[in-house]
Amino acid sequence: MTGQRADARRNYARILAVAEREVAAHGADASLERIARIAGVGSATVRRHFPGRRALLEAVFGERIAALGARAAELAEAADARAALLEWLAALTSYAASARGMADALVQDGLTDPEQVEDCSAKLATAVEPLVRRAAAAGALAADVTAADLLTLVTGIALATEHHPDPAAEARRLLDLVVAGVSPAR
Amino acid sequence: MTGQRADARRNYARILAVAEREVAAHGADASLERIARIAGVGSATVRRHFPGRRALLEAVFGERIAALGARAAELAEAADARAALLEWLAALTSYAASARGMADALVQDGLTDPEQVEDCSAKLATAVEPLVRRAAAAGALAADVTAADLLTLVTGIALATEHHPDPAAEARRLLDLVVAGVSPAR
DNA sequence: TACGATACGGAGGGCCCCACCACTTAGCAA
DNA sequence: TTGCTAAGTGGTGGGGCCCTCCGTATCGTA
Repeated sequence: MTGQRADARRNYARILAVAEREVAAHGADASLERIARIAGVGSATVRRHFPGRRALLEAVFGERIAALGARAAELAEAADARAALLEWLAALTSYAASARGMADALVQDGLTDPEQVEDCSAKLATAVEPLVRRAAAAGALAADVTAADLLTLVTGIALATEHHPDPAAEARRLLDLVVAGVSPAR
Repeated sequence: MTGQRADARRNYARILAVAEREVAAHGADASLERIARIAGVGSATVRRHFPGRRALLEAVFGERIAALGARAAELAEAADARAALLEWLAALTSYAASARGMADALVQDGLTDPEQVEDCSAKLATAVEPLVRRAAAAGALAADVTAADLLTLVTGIALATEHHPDPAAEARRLLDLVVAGVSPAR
């Protein structure tokens, strides 16, 4: 990062700022060309800084992912392990459902090789992992439920509710269903 | 349908056959142009028969959706209301997870106006509706769970598992989780 | 057989992604 | 301050896709 030239850093920042707006407006398949146009740079410059759409999405959502990671770290010390996990899941759901394109970003990088540490879903998985373990240890979670399972479920909910009139509300509703279990027998 | 010219019907059938293969191979965003090329017709002909990608997907998945509807009708008379519903959900999940593009087709037509009877998800919703009602009446389902909720969940699962190594297995696993509820307390 | 309606498909415009390449400029060293 | 050089830039062209228009071929019928 520091090794970059000043203009490169400036362009990076500008492109990223525009990309955030565009992705918010048009979802994961925002036009890279359009982003370049708005940012006032050539399209080649965009793809130099972000080779491929994935890279751009990861950059766009990077901060928020980091914030979710921090939240997880906080919650790892909460008294109630189950409540902590559920709160984090709710936070993730809320964000994934409202931030257009994030769910796509998550689902797309499922393929990437495990080396890819920049991977969004890998970061999130690492973040929840402790919460999941603690909840499982406390007997508040079925033993065979993994962090990846939970992320996949939340991602799926976000994807499926994306076209609803009020995605966030609907996603929240479904998350509650999933958590409570469909069956009323408890 | 009968009012169509013979060549029109022939082309329709050819296009649909090619479309099935292409969608299976490339998912919901298969190239319409490519389909036209393979079918040996002009691209305009494809969009004459199927105005928009949605229409084509609905045609592609129409038969299968009908089959699921029939299965629902059978299960509506099963002895165990809860088991019947779960079995149908499993069937839907299995198909949605293995048939590339179907989940997209379902999620996309959430927007369409209620008039649109050709709507895939509407058809499925109508099909499960009785199963859901019966299960709810038997106390085997939380009262506020709707047919649409269940469809959305299954769709989400299918979407989120699409890029996994074994989508069908993973989807099935997640469906079980959802059904059982994440929490072990029962 | 001849005619009218119906269906066809090619051409062209717009947008997009991607790769290449000649030019500019920032930053360093003399 | 002045040059030098590598890093960075953006324009351009190729390929694809989606979509619309419109002249033409074909079907079904009188």
